[in-house]
Amino acid sequence: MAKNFPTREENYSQWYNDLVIKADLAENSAVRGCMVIKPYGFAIWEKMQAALDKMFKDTGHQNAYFPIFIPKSFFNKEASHVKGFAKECAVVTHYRLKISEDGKEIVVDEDAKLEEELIIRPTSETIIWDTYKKWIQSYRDLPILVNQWANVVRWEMRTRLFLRTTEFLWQEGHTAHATKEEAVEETEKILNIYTDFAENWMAVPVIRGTKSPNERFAGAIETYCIEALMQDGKALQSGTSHFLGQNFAKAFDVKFLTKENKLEYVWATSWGVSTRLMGALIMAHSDDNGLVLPPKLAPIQVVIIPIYKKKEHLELISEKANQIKKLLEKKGISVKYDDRDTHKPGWKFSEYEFKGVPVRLVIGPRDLENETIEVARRDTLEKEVLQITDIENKIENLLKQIQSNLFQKALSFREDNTFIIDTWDEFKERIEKGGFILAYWDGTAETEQKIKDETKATIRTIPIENLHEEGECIYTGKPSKQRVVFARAY
RNA sequence: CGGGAUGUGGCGCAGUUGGUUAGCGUGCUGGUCUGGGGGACCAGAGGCCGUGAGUUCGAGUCUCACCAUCCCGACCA
Repeated sequence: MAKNFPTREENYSQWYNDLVIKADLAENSAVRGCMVIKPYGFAIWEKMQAALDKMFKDTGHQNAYFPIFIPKSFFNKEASHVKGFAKECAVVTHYRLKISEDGKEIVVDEDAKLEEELIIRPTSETIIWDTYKKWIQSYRDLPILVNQWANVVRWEMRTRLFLRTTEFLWQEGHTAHATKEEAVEETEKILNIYTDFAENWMAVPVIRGTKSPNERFAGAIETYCIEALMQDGKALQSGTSHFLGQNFAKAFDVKFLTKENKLEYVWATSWGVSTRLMGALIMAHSDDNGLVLPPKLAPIQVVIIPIYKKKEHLELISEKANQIKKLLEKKGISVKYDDRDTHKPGWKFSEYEFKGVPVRLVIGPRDLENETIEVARRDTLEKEVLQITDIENKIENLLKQIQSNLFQKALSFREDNTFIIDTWDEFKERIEKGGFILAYWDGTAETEQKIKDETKATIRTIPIENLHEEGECIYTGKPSKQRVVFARAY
């Protein structure tokens, strides 16, 4: 275990913060609320990007790029959209600096005031729909299936590394369709991609559903989401896919001629996942010994560490290690052979364990004699000595096992922490201990707000699957069509 | 923006009722012995004590102001 590293039990939020910093994923920057993503952390993000990007492209989407600045007036055009974002926008008002009169400082040149202020994008619907207006005239121009990888800025009051930062990285898809059905289908298709990614790449089980009106995206008709449960019993919204109806088409006057030569507004969707996924990944699997990464997203999947006393030993071991490295790499496994003489083996063990490398291989003089190798897995911390024959297949299988074990572990954690609750007293008691609560809700915003005020719990999602039997609202006793998922959230 | 706290070598901290040359852990540099779970010893380098005023013979220490950061709330992917 790392020195002075808190356990989850002692202080979960400090455990998380320390983990991010000590595992070299990211650190706070000189700019309040903004983080520096360090190479190791960014490597994980790049693997996420690569996997998602392929999924988007495989379903017909293309990448494009729109400006970081949005004219202020664009935000006026969609009423609920501006309401949702106005309070957290960074605004550019000037375009030039100058030397102050006493020559000591650099100050804003008041003469360089912008005619119209520019907003640093908190999301890009407005600039994109202003652009789509030019792209769309006919049903033949539809659909438009565009995604952009970008940074956005939301001036949040309180920030936490990856979970909520002032600037964050994300992808935002913005699609335009001729019919409502097609747009809804797109929204759901993306939700399925997000689910697939969360569960099969991140090994994080998620609940798919829609948001209550209170939690809906500003400007959306319907917001679909995936919700994950973290180890401290809090929920984390991990991705959203919005059906925007014709709201933005109307706001930006985007119409097209149908086959029947009728002028109609375009139907829209938007969807995104952000670097917040890093937070979900970290919190879902890691333990008191540090980070635990699912093999599919680990920048280093296998580390090989030599143990030797003399230089001659190292040469022999290196030869063997490099052979194994090549065999594994042929299987597409990323391997690091750490033969640095500047750190001791024990130090390296701790280091890679803390950084969540799924598999560690150790070769020493003993192994050379016996044709063996020590294999340690990060998820269970188990070690065993294996015959070196066929090592590449053994490791390949082990990585698959680790991937599915992590998912299973997270899934049973979620199951153990999901509760069907039917009385208000039980609800209040349970919410203190965390977890997902499945309870009936009368469907009104007032009730949701009251529950939030009294317990800090929100409706995380109205699940798509199951739970469609009727009952009585946990708070008001009024009729309810189905159970929804309550939790305290990040 | 409300409540609480903290600013001292890179990082984490100590520094008594004000008193001489500001310490400790870790990290860093060099060396010797080491090496199957964060090694031992030796020798080094590294400080405008957050900023600015004040009190005093004397301020890391007391007073005031400012700045910054962190934690807890309200806001949020």
